[in-house]
Amino acid sequence: MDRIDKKLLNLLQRDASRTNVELADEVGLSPSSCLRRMQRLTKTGVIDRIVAILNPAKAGRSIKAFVSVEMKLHTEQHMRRFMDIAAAEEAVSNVYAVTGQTDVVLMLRLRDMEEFDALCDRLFRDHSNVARFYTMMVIRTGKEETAIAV
Amino acid sequence: MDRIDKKLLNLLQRDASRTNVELADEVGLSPSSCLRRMQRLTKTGVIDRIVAILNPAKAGRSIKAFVSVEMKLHTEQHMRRFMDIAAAEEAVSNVYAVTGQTDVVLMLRLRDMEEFDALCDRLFRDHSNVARFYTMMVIRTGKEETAIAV
DNA sequence: AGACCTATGCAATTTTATTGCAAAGGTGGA
DNA sequence: TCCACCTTTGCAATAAAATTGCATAGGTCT
Repeated sequence: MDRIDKKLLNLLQRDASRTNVELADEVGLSPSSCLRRMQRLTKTGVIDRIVAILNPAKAGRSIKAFVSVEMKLHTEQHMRRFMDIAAAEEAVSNVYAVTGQTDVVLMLRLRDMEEFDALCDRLFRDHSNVARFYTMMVIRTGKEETAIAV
Repeated sequence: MDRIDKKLLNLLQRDASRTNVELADEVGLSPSSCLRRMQRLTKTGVIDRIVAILNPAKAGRSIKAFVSVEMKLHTEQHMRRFMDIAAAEEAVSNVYAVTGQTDVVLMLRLRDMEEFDALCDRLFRDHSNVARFYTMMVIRTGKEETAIAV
């Protein structure tokens, strides 16, 4: 993992649709060398996958929110059960077990507030193991990276 | 945005490295039609970009955390200033202004706890506008999608 | 029914990725 | 220092994939 690998990874994390010749040119290698590096980074798993990132608004899910959840029972079994149920929801994009005042953090991508209301019913109000939940609607986004600085 | 578009978007959000012929086959269209749909979805901005997703552990940033920050002063100017400073940090991958008990949520991707300590010094302890901050270290991830359900 | 617009599939063409191979660069040991 | 070994590189040929033109099919509105 030298300087060129890092440069390549940073380029690919911004835009993986560019041609190999362009990338090669930018990192200062021949196309074949550049391609082989990309293949190696993929084979060794540094590059996990190549994906399309959609525009949330145009894809119909422009409302973002975090919900921080405090559970009643904290056993492995109960935690896992709640996380699985949450993960099965379309509007739930991320689920994390966390340390601190609450136990689970959910990241939501919502179509509208009706969807949020219905989701709350299913996940929090009907769910006997939730003690309390705190909703944080996202007002503004200052930085939103899929990229990892290498 | 018909059923085929949605299918195509879901496929591309999982794996955008597949060939057009494969995708065409899967959605039940000819390669040229499939490609034209992808071009249209890109041109209209539904597809924002194509990126490489790295394996956080192999890229050297395996520790994830949320920090929920309560500000002292909530004017537009002060909020924006703090968010900009946070966004400039390599370890800060996402910055959100939110409603609720706190004002800003940061998502961190850390190399190690030393990096976290140094970051706290710069962002929270040295920063006069931070009233209080709550750290939530991610223990376990139950779902982590870059995808948006369409 | 007819005009019009868009989406489709095929096949030709262009562009891009991939591979073989010889040479260059780097590393560790005698 | 020199040599054997392994990896990376660049070039050029080859293979694969994307892209385009065009005629046709499907839908919609009048």
